[in-house]
Amino acid sequence: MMRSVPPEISANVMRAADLIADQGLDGTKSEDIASVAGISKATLYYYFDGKEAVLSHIFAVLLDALGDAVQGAVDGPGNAMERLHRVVDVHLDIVATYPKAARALHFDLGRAARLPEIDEKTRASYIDPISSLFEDGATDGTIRPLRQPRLGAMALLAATTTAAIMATSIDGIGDLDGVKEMIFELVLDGLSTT
Amino acid sequence: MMRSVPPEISANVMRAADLIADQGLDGTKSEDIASVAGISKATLYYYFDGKEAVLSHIFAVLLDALGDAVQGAVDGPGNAMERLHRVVDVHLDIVATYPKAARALHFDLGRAARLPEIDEKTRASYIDPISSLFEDGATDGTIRPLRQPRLGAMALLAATTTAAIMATSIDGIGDLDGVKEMIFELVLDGLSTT
Amino acid sequence: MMRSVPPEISANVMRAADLIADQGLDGTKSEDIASVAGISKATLYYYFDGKEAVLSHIFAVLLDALGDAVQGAVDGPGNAMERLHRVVDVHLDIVATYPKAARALHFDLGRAARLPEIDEKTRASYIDPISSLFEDGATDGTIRPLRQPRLGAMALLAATTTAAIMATSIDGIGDLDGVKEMIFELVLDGLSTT
Amino acid sequence: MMRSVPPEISANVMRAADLIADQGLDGTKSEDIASVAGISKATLYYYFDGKEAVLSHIFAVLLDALGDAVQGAVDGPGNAMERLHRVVDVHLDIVATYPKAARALHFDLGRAARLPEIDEKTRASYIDPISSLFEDGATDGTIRPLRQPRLGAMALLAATTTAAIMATSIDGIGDLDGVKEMIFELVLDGLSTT
DNA sequence: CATGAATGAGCTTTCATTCAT
DNA sequence: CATGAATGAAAGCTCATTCAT
Repeated sequence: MMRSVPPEISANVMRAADLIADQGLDGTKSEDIASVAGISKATLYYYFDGKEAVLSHIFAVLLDALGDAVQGAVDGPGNAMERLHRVVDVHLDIVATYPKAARALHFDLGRAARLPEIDEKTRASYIDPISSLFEDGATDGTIRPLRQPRLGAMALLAATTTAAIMATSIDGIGDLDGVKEMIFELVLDGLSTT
Repeated sequence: MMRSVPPEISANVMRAADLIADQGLDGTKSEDIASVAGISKATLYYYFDGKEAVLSHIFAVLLDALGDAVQGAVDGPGNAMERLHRVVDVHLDIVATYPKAARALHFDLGRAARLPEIDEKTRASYIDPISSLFEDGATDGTIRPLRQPRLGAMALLAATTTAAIMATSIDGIGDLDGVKEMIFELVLDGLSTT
Repeated sequence: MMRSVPPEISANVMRAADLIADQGLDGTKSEDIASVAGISKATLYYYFDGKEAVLSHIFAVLLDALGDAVQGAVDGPGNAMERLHRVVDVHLDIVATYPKAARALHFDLGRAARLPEIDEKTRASYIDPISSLFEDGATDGTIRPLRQPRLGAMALLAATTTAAIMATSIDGIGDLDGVKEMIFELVLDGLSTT
Repeated sequence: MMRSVPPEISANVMRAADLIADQGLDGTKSEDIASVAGISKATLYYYFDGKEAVLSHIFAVLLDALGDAVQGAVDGPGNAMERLHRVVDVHLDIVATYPKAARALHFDLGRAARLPEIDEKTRASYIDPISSLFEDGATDGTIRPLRQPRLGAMALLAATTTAAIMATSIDGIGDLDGVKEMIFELVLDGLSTT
């Protein structure tokens, strides 16, 4: 059974995210994960049920932060479109705060989908609230009604995350303002000039 | 050294895509890949340099088809926005034609990024031509100028692929028309009502 | 990286020498080596970098013992010829002490030559000191001067080892006295200047 | 069943000896053997029963030549010691004629011992006639009587071969005259009763 | 005669994982 | 709590070998 993870261990273990993002979980030995976390392999197993549980923990930390941020944005004042803007805003902030974990997740969506806890958290932290927000926007007239709001939420998640990840890995961290504008242009404002 | 793959073997090997998409490449035994391809494990290794080379081949087939389709759409008549619509159109067609390979790629972006040939093909088949198309649109005035067209191309690729994959796995194939409308609404037409 | 081998494991592993001498290293499964050593295959790999490292270790133990013995004989009292006699003496003792390892080495000289550590130890433990001894003998007049003392040392090593190995495998251990006489007759008396 | 090997194939296959001497038979792929022989892998199997049969053939050619040469030397005129000198002479000639095969044999004595045909040929071509020659020498008084003439023959074989091989690999071919003198000094003069 | 294509049969090696201390 | 030592369980990969052509 997995013990509750001490904050220090949890923080140390987040450092493994980059390793995993670069080599894949299967390409990363549990010894290497333990090593970057500054603990022994056996200690890793003392706190986690296995390699995959470590990754699940990393993803959970990320998605919990994302969920909190999105919730705050969605619950804030303003019409739906204004709140959607704020969602993209905080989403990018989260990627900037947890760049390694975000990369790890982005680059191994299949694994994430296979982890029930993560699958659920993705839904709860982003897909569900954004779907609702889309519907709110259809109601208050600030967002064009989408026939498939959940699919829209997924596409928005993908577009934003992809742009954020690629921007940080290509141009270096810090240029997320450019990404924000790009997402606004591409998605929110619409590309159409008409 | 990798031998040239006979067409029949190539086609058979594509059937392994689903297996790999579901379990990950590392979770899939080379024996299972050989099995669904109807050949022996040793024969698999006779034609491919390893498990990963099989996946690379699957991705390459997909991306070659995508590249051809995108090229056709981009080279066709019409203004940039009209051609961009057609790009999304053929993109979805390709996902519908190679649903398994598309899922495998979508769910293991990290692996794809680590395969030089695939990384290159992604660029050449989609990122490069769509970036150019964005710039063409800025010139002919049919697409809002993007400050980072390459990032925009990546985001569009991600949004479209994600939506298509999710649509086909959730609702079953056939509903890609709905995805098309969604992408048009979400991205191309813009969500903004102003 | 190879861990330092515990004495007990080291001793147990020496028992694999016969197996390897009879079947060749490639004809011997690592599982069999582990088995005669009384450890699991994985434990074998925990301490050794591979099958060949086990053989290298076996050879190293033998050559270290030979080196010590030869050193003792060479450093002892007496003129060069007397000390050469003692060298052959202790050499045969070593073969009698490690008959399996000696056979394994004798029957796979190619492998031994390909193992850098072993190649070096052969030189250091026998070729070098005996070459020097030959030269000492030329100086003190008790050994006929050899134009190529190193080659002579190699030939003496080969003759002695071959005779010892063949004697023990044909006639059974215990008849090394006969070998000693034979080597004295065949080689040493020939070298004698008296 | 092994077909009779055409002279050309036989000659070509001798070229594999060096490969095998350097890497060991197990370290040499049958494809590599076929390659240096200028034939296809399947053709190799058309003429030989397997990799080991190729090596057996190489050794057989060498030992047949050695046997003929030794026979000629032993059957020639002169007393036993004179004929023994000639044996060493022709022995070195054979090593000079088949340096690769000689190295391959020298470096894989275990394999040679495991090949019944080769074991037998070693006896017949060298051990037996030289043992007899030692006894002839004891009779005609030109060679010091050996208590174990067979062991002596083996030791002489080992000493001569080792010196010849090492001389050719270290100093380059051509210096076998030096080896000859060395062997004469080291061994034969010692045996001489004069 | 000669060989390209295909594979059966293993074996080495690797780790994730466990547990006594 | 923490870990060094040990291993069970796999699986990727290799190659000698076969055979239809």
